[in-house]
Amino acid sequence: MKLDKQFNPTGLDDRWYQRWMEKGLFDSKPDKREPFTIAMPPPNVTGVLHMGHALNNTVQDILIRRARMQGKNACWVPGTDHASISTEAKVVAMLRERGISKKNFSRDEFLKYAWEWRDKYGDIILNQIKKLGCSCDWNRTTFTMDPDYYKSVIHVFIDLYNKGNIYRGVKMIHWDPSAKTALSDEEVIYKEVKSKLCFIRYKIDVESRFSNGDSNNYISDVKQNTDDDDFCITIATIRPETILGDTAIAVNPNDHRYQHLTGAFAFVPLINRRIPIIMDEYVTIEFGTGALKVTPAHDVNDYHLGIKHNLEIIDTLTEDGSMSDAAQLYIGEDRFVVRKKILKDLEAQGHLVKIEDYVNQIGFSERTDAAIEPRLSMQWWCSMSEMAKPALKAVMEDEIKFYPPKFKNTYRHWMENIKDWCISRQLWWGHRIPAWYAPDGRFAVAETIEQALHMLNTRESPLTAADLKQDEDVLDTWFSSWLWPFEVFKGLSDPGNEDAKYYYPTNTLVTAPEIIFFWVARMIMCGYEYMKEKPFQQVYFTGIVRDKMGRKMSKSLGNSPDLLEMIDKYGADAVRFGILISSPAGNDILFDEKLVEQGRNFNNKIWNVLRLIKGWEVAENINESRNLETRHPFPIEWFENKLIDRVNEIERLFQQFEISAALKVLYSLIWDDFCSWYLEMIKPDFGQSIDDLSFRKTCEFFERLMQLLHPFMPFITEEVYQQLHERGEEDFIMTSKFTELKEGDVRILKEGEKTKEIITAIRDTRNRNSIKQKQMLILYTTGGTALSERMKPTIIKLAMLSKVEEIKDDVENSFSFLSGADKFFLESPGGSDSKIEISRLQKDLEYEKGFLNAVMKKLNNENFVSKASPLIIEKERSKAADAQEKIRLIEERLHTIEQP
RNA sequence: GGGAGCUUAGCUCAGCUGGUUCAGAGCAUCUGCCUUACAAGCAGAGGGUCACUGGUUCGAACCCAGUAGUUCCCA
Repeated sequence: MKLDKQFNPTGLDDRWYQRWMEKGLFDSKPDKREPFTIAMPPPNVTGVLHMGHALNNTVQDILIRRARMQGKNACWVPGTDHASISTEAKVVAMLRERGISKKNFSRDEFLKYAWEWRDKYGDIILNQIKKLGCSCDWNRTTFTMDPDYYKSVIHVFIDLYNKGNIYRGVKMIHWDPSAKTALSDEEVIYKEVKSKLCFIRYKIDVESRFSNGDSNNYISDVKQNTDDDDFCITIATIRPETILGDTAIAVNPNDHRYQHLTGAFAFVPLINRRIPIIMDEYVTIEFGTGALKVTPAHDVNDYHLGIKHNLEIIDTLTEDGSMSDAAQLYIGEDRFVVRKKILKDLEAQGHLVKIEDYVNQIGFSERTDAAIEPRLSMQWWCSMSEMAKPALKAVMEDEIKFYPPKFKNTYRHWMENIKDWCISRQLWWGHRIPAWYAPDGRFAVAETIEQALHMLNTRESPLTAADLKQDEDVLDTWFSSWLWPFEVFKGLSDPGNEDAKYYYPTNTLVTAPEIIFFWVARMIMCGYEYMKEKPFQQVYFTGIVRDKMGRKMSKSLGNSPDLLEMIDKYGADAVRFGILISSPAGNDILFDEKLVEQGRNFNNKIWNVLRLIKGWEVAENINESRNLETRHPFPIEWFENKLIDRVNEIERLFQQFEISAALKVLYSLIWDDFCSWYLEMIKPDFGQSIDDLSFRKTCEFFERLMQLLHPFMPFITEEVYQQLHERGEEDFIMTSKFTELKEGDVRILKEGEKTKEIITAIRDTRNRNSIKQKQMLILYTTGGTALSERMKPTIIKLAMLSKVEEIKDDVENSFSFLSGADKFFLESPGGSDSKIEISRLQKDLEYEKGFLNAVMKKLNNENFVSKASPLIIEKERSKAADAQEKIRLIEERLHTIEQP
């Protein structure tokens, strides 16, 4: 079959993926082999493939494929999470498009639509992951709302409740007015926003001050220290609409400006509510006017002040962020509209002093991007401090290893200051909280309504099931995903089953540092709590994917390239290459489509090796004398050792999770060492056939290289593997095993480097002197050099020499060069220009002298000789000797040329 | 406000336990090649005060302190 000159990935990816699937090569069952397990971080069921997924899953696939080829039982479990907030938002949007409002539905009806949505769109992301070539065991695909999984989540909730770790309480939470639900601390993203700092004047209740005595000086004090004769106090706020919920003004007791106001009262503008002026050191004297309005219902700090000073709490907002009845004014209008309106009204009534520009941080919902409202509400909480202890220890003591380790710090900091976790969400899509309420307000947490009834039913207040109402809320999605590493094997729903025993703990978690708290920390806690064992051995944190301008790739910026389009255009292998080559461990990756092009070019290079090898005619008659040789020809022996050396390096890099660096090594091994050097060394001349040994060895090397590359670029390597030889039905590179390599020989590697150096020097000499690369020349060398007999044929071939000749004296009319301390002369066909050579030699001489000088300085330094290690001193001595020899040779040469 | 990191070639980054395997790679640039595997290619070359200032040391890109710039995390 004739192969195209250029590699074309079209159709190839799907064809091999199909074959692998048909043969069940991704599947894993427990057996006697060592397991290697990864639980895929489940993407949102609403998700579409973006660069983050691509990076993450490519890394996992590399680890899995490599483990499989190392003979381990590789198992990669895929799946999706139900993503409460975003899925519910999508379903609501879908219904709205059909002209239906969520309000018109019962919970059950809504859930029916939600499941419909998930069945229709839920697999999109998984199918996209398949396009990348990921070798997951798809039979094990798990969803966080699968029946067993659901059961386990509920079980964990009940168990933690019974242990006293879960409780119900009113606290200030982050409220998403768009999704109308509570959020955890981790789901809030703080952004810098340009705001207006408004200075607003509150009237002081003069009467109240009189009643507190000390009245003589009061009025004059007020006149001196407040804004005007109306006895006012001015506060600064960026949220003027919340003044309707003010229940105090606070000032710092150390603030001399306000000390006279101890015990006084003020009136909230527009509604004239009378509120106390309180003293608290919390207030920053320097900020604004030093007077702070206190709105306990709408600010966390104010809330705490409110508790401390026993203030009234007036909630002026509704769940959708509009003004409530309690606000008295603007009822039903959105808070941002009111912010503008109230300023006008305040101004009209003379309360507005001034407005300044101000930049501050505001929280936004991670899912809906709505501005978060701090809100007091009754929620379910999970107390974390106890569970955090073993989880912290495990990471600090490297029971679970973090790569890169710098994330240990971040982790420790969070774990040591861990706060209780708000786990309830005011949504329908998710795991419904298993709490039942009796009409009298008592409640029970139980698996079923029957159990709850049993717990609540008493002689004093007899109840039936119809009297009980289940909690309307569902659990935070992360409350289900923290079970992921064991529950994908039904470790909790079917305790002690074969899979869980065999695969748990999993080996490696590959994830983004952004979710170290959301997910990684919680999985570790949950693993120890329920499996009494860590969930994974190592965590590898990938970088954040950025565009080439350094901006984080995001949907809102629209700077994420269309991956599927790119896979279509360049092939999955090239995309995988492009993503990986630019992602050093733990650092951010700056993605550029150019890198995918580089990957495509690499594919093409490999493809052309295949074309070259397949185009060779192999000499039938094996040279008998070769069998007697104990050593193979130089190129073969050199590359064999190069391969061993590089494989060891790749192994070392993998152990450090330096996957990108490993790919670079492999790229260079294939392109530079194998293609540019080795193949050129053994390539037969045009029209000639290749000897049998070289052919066999070359095929063997190529196959090994393809094996090494397979985890990174699965498709082209499988294609090449299959084309290189006839293969059996069950023979795939994917399931082939890496073969053990014997000890390497360092000496031959040095000879290889020497060979390259001499060849490059000759090519460079030709270039500099405008001699065609193809013109055959003689190379002269003085005897006793490092140039061994075995290297000669290779040098003659690649440097286009007619022969290498040993000489004693310098050669007239030639170009000389040094390689190490060896002197070479290249025949000059048109005579040589001694001026050019002299100036070059003088430059070299200068450099060598400077170098020798630096070394001698060290050696003449008594401190160096007495304090440095003998090994270092010995090294310096040999450097000096080396340089001296070079200087001698150069001077000798100069002497020869300069003589007329 | 608290914490962590980063700053090395035009760009993106390596550089381990301080010493010539120490200043490196890829891309980009320049020069010469359409040489029957590959122009998505081949052969070569140039390019850096290792952010700045001090300190430790016989010796610093590397260790320490400070300064500047920058990014991320937390509140």
